[in-house]
Amino acid sequence: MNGPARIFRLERFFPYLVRRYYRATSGTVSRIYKSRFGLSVHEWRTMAVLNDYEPLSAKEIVARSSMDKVNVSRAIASLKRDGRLERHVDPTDRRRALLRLTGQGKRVMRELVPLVLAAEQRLLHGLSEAEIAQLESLMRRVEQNAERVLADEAPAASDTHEEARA
Amino acid sequence: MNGPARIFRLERFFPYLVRRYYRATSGTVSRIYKSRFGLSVHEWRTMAVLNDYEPLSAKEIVARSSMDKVNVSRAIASLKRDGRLERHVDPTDRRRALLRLTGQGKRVMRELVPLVLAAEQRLLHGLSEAEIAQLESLMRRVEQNAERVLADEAPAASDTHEEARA
DNA sequence: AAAATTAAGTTGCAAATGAAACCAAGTCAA
DNA sequence: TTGACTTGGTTTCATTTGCAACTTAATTTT
Repeated sequence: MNGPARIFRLERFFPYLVRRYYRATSGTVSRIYKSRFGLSVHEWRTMAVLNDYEPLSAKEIVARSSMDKVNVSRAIASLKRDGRLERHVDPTDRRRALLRLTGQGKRVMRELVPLVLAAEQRLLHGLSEAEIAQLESLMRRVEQNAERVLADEAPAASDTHEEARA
Repeated sequence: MNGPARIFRLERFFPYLVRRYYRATSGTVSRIYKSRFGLSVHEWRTMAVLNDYEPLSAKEIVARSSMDKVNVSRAIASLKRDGRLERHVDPTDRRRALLRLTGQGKRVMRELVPLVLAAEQRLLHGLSEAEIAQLESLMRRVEQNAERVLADEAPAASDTHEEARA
């Protein structure tokens, strides 16, 4: 952490530490769904959300996954093309799509879920339950600070919008 | 955290929490150097490293910033084009470039550093020194787990390589 | 001394992504 | 009833990024 002298050093800069942490952790998971099923991160997250709740609209997927609607739209299109997701127009509002996984999509998730859970376990290996709870709690507080900062300086900014920088 | 029943829920999946955390925190910093100077994250990090040590080779920048060499190469090219960095061939090894910030590059950093440090402070607002130390420590441990996992399964993988998935 | 290999960095190409514009459908005010 | 506005989602275009191949230079092996 940069001290009161406020000397800047990249290797002590908190957002940089977060980025390295994120890069390392995400790599352990993304390689699984990418190598096994050629899934992008947005496709994986879309399927993960639909695995829990169905049917959902694209907007609901956006809300439950913190992804940008453009990325959700593209993920839906490619998952549909690959036969992993089916799409029906909502008769009560024909702008809206009702989305659910196909049988094939569900089989993919049945195979992937144990693998990604095992990867998660390896990430957290050696940490006690208390430490994990502490880490998640501290991350949440920082995230809330960040959202407050982003909201203060850009009133129109959607909080589901994604950025990939630090 | 997913419990012993191993039910998968995206909103409880640790890599997903890390990704949201990362997105939020990085957004608060990247907008600063992007809006002020049109800098990409790779350009910013390249400048940040050169601000501390100079001259450096591209390879040394790669090592000190955890960026991929292709991205460093591109950042160097565009910073040079914008007059913020200068590049000299190392006479002892003409494959190698010796890189340093120009006067203009240093002025950019003089303006940016207080701003990004202030952003960092806002991210960590409300956390005690002990909590920040605890958060960084726990992040480091998880990152080490991740690197171990990545190293076990891909012996040829470079640990400086970047990925942006979860 | 010459060939093979390794190193430092760059470039090409395809895919992914971000920003903005667009379209069809639904709602609301006049 | 009609026009204006909002909503849900898609598409376009430009930029960024990842992967692999390439180039030049240095070192190592034969």
